[in-house]
Amino acid sequence: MANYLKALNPVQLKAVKCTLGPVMVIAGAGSGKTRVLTYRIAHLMESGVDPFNILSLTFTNKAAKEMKERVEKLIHDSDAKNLWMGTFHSVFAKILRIEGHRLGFPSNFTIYDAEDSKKVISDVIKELGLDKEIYKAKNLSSRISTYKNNLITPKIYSGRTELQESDSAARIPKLGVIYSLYMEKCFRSGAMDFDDLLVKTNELFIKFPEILLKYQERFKYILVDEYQDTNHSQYLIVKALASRYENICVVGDDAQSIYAFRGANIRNILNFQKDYDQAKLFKLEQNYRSTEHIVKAANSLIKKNKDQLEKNIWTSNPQGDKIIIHKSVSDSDEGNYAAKTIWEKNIKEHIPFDNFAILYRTNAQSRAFEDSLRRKNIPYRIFGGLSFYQRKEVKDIISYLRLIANQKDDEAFKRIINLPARGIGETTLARLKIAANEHETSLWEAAINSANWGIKINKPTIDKLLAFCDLIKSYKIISLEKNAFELVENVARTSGIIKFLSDDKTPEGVMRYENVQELLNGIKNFVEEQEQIENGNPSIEYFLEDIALITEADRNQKDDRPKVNLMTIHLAKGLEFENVFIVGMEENLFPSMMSLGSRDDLEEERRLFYVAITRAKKSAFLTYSHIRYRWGKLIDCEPSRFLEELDEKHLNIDIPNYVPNHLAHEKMTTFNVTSKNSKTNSYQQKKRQEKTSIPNNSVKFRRPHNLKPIQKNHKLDSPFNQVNSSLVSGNRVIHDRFGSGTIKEISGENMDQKATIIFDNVGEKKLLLKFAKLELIK
DNA sequence: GGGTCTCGAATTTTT
DNA sequence: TTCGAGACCC
Repeated sequence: MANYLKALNPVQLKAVKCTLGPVMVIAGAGSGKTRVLTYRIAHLMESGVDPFNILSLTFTNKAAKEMKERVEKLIHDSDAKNLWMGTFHSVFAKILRIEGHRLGFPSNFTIYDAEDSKKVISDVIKELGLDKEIYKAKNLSSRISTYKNNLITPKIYSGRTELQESDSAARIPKLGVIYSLYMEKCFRSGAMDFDDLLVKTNELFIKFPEILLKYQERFKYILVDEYQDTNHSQYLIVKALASRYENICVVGDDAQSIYAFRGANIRNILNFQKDYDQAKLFKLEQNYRSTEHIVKAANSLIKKNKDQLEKNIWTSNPQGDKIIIHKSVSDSDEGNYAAKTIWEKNIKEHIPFDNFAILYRTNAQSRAFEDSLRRKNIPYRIFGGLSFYQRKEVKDIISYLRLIANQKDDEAFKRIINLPARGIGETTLARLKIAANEHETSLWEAAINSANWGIKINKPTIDKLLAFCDLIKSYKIISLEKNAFELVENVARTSGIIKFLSDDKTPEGVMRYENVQELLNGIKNFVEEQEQIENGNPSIEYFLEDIALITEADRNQKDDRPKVNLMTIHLAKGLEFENVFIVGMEENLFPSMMSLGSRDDLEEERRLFYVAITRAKKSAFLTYSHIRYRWGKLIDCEPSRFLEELDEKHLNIDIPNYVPNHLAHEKMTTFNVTSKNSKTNSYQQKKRQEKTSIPNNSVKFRRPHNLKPIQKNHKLDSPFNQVNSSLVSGNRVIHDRFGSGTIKEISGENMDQKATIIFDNVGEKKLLLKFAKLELIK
């Protein structure tokens, strides 16, 4: 047996050595899935398979890159460079660049991101004269995406009355028309959206069997990671490619399927054995990642799901600490709890900051944690949210590059035609659009021909349009001989866009300018990287492809300082951390309000929670809050049902005291605004203690649901309707952020009561009493 | 045609 | 609270 194979356990070894025929590996969380994949590839190569014939599809580019490096290390073979490894989208985008001309797409087609798609749809809605309040671009775009993922083209749609009826019932009977116009516009712009990369690949394989055969011969061995997250469209591509040799190995875990909302079909993994009746099944059930308490708690949760493959995840790791459940008063209190716990563990136990992760359901939750961490000077890194490449100023520059690469790219054209201002406004653009539609072509063509097509645009404006086109053409010429960085530097300098940005001296403007500088540096790095590798491609086209398909998880920040990791649970998939905070464990937040309607959705939320818990190696903290600031309003929260579903044996419930429901209001009030009139009670003291120490042994056990929420829809009962504190002007108060100060004036009533305070250090501030935690100094 | 201001909606997750 | 779209004024 080859030496490297000794590092595997018996099941892993079997899965690695079974190289011929269809194989499915069900890999529980932390069971060495990546290890099996990399060793399997290494083993294939050792057995004489040409890496050229291996295709490995992963979920993120980062996973692909890491896997490649690990394979190279295992077999010390630079041939590993010939492996095809990447996400579905990146691999098939590459193939479409080569073969797409058969479908009428240029090799330099643009990849539209979600924002571009939505804008195209908005345009279509406008052109059709439909009400955008009913036809919401976002809703339509996700519906169209669902159809695409199921390979329902506009043509198929027009033959499926049940789909049309369902859309009519949803008050959007024109969806079919919108869908087909949308496709047409993308086609005219030489653009594909994310879904098209898969749809068009399918189309290519169906229409051109000889092309399919070419790639079947090329990819004799296929591996698919995270198979539970594949959608129908991806499933068909894999099936088509594998149908000749059937050397297909899929790896996944049905319990970690969390992308159904994006079209992922859990049936793909559940039905694999039906698709391939010769399929061998291997189950990796030993968890090497987490402590026993964590593994067992996670098992107790996922048991509640109905639809799943049978498996028994176990570990021989130490028992470890119980999972801590913590209740906070408010979202900012929750932030403080996390920051404080992390800080203490760092100081007392010397646990580096990057061993911590704070995982949340929605991006909007990150704010409270950012604030708390910043206040404690704890370095953190935030993943997701608005990605770098989605920022306006960055996208503007990129739009120049896109238009240089593909002049038909209408979305890029619209973005930059008047940026910086060239005196080409809405009216001109609207006329160009009409002309482009009449001639069934792109805005660029319309602009080039603006003088000839009898468009109602006056001479000076036509000159401006032509000057713009000439500018882009001149860049195009530069791009043929220079690399991406030289080009973008030239563009930034001569287009006037840098001047436009640097003229803005507001803090936001400076930030924008810096982002553009960062983009330029990024392109420089890209070019240098490409020049170092054999067959590198430093062209602008390749750079654009690289960033179009980049995912949040892929952006690696070169920063040596250990930092706390903040991200959504979705982004955390595939990662692991010593200590994990799972925050916002509340009904309507996690599980999300949108998921309560159906059993399937709720099961997906439960799997999401399962993913979250199984990220933790050593300790997990689950927190929920009594009240939360959401949609600009304070709302009362109820602990998540998922907390009750965990086996209590593995929990350490850190809830200071049980507050009878009918007293809760009063206590909230006293906690929120402390004045000399408020009585100090035991609850308050408990809360104070909680703020200064972390209870390390279990407080008397209370199930979280004992803490009933403050009743909703009783506005008058809400403590925040009665901020009748006794504060008067002249009082000295302390604010936890601004320090001490003197009240100058109290204004407004009830909810809106405000205090104007002159703080000793930061000067005058006007604060809403319902938010400001003011403490009276006697 | 261009810039500024006000108002209203948004928050479930993302290749 | 924050962002974008549309109205309004120059």
